[in-house]
Amino acid sequence: MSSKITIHDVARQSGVSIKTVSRVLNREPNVKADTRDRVQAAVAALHYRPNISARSLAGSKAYLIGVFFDNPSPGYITDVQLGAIARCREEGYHLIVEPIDSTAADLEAQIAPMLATLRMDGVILTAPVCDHPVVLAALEREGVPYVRISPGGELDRSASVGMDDRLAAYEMTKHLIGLGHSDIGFIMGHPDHGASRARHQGFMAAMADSGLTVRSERVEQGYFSFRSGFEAAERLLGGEDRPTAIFASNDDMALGVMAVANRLRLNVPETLSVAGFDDTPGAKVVWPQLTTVRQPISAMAGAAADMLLNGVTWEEGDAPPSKLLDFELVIRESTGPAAT
Amino acid sequence: MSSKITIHDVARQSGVSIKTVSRVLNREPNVKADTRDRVQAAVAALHYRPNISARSLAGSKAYLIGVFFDNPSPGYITDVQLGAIARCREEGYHLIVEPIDSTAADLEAQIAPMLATLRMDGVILTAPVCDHPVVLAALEREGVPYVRISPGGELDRSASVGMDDRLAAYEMTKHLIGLGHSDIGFIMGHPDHGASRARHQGFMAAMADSGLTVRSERVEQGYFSFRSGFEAAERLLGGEDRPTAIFASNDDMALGVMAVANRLRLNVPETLSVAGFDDTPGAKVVWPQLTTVRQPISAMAGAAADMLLNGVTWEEGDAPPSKLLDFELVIRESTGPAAT
DNA sequence: CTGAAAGCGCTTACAG
DNA sequence: CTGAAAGCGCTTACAG
Repeated sequence: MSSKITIHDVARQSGVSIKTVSRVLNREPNVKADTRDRVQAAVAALHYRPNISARSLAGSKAYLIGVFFDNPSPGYITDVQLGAIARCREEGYHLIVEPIDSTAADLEAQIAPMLATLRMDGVILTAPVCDHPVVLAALEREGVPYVRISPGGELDRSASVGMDDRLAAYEMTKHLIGLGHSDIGFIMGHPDHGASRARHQGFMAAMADSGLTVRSERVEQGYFSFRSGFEAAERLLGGEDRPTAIFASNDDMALGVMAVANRLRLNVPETLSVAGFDDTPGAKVVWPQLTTVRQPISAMAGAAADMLLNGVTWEEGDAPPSKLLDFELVIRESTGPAAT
Repeated sequence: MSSKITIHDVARQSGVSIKTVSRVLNREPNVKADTRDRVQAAVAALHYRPNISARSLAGSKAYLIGVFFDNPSPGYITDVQLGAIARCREEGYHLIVEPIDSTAADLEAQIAPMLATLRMDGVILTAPVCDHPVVLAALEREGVPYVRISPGGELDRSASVGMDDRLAAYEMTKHLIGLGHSDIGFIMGHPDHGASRARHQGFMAAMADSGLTVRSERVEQGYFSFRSGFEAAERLLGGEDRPTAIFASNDDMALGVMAVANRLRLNVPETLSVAGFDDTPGAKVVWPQLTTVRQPISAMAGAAADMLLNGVTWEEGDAPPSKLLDFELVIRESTGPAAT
């Protein structure tokens, strides 16, 4: 055990009061340069680090940011965490991760106590938790600021960060159409994720704008999992009458499509083009590599943390701050000219 | 903002002192059943939750467990987190995640301040951070207990959790030999990960025990990444003289092997058998699905958290507690009889 | 079985 | 520009 150095040790060593040490630590103004230097020298010499518990008990900050998630893909979770932490570290904040079972009956009883004990400075919410009314209500009741990543609705309820999912899906669909595809299958995402609807809309709009009709049997419901993509693809590709391209609402499902294509000996992209969404690590692992949309996940999480650290506030009646980041189409080998 | 309920409110409501409330909260003995009930009723009625900062400042626990990691696969990180959190929640602890750049020159300066401010009750270490001397030294100097998952050495230095990587690799190799393979390629894992050596040893031992020799050009260095597996496979499969099976030290690299096989039009498993290690989500995503070793990652992390929560201590001179969990061979479609 | 006092290590509000 | 006092909400050590 290292003997614990406190603010009193620093004060003694530098010949000032603990209040002045506190001022230097918190970069408050009105400290003589000379005094500041002496205190900083003592801090360095003693390897002093303020105790986070004492700070948060006495003050108004906890130096803790939370991330709530429910079961999205590991790659997504990890990217969110890395993006948020990078920003938090610059300000001396730490990240608490809380997996949430959003289907639990006693969700309220799970969240509220945790919020009350921890008293975090802010929470970052990912889908589908970011659209869960019970979670949002609990956060608001406890007065914990939160920022949502890619929320599905109620944009005026909180600050948020996202990307234009609709436009990205629109452009990917246009890419396929540009390759000569006119009969394109679409696999929708999980209905609880707001992005699913936006991506579906983008697909439909691009088709309509190109004068193409979408037969209802070309659109399948998926759930963002490999398995759901696999099953949807079996339905889309099972018969003789099949599309020349499939656009899946995320990479995991697109990988399921590739697996079915392999099974049925349909060459990708010669016989079937496949496009995904997210650019997860898996997209580069399949052969041929997947054409997809790169979502700036880390950057979105970093922006969310940024809002929280700077205090997200907005005027009554104004719209809450909302940041839209750029996406990028990543054209790889899984999409090609339509077979004639 | 909800008005904050404190221990004083509970004491007043139930007609006892705050000390007695504290006793009930901490499940200390020597409280009359009737008193306990009254206090618990007040806690429930007021929705009281103890403030974690006050608790940790006054007491000896922080109610915080840390997880340190450096850049392993997202699936691995997520499994570790979920396993640790499940156990922590039962005891009212929370998880702080800290990505560590173990190649950073100022590692010491990154870790030490964090340990001093946070004063966590324990830290879970994953490879390669679990074998980094600077990290271990910092932890020991700050007096923070830690448990390592699958450490590569110095087993007498701390408590640890793991599985028998050597035996698992041995059994997988025996599986291949049992299918008639005698010319087997092996791709080693990242040299900084302790498990890499154990897996390599298991492979070599199984070959030797079966009277098979391993030509040096059949063993390639990998780094646990898809790319390193891809490149190693290009070397192993590039010429006319190639092995009939490849055993990669993890799934990501095995996926790289599959991609090369696809490129070279080598059918798996008819022409080439491929085996991996870890059973990551990706193992079920490729076609054919990957034969691999299931590593109980969540369970290992849960066991590590368990040790920390119960206080890992051991007698001077004794070996620290060490727990070995069971693995499982998962035989899927990527391995088959050797071509004759 | 229960409680009054002290104190954990900081920040806040105030005074000068 | 600086400091003395009070207090954040708990647990510890002690007394009865």
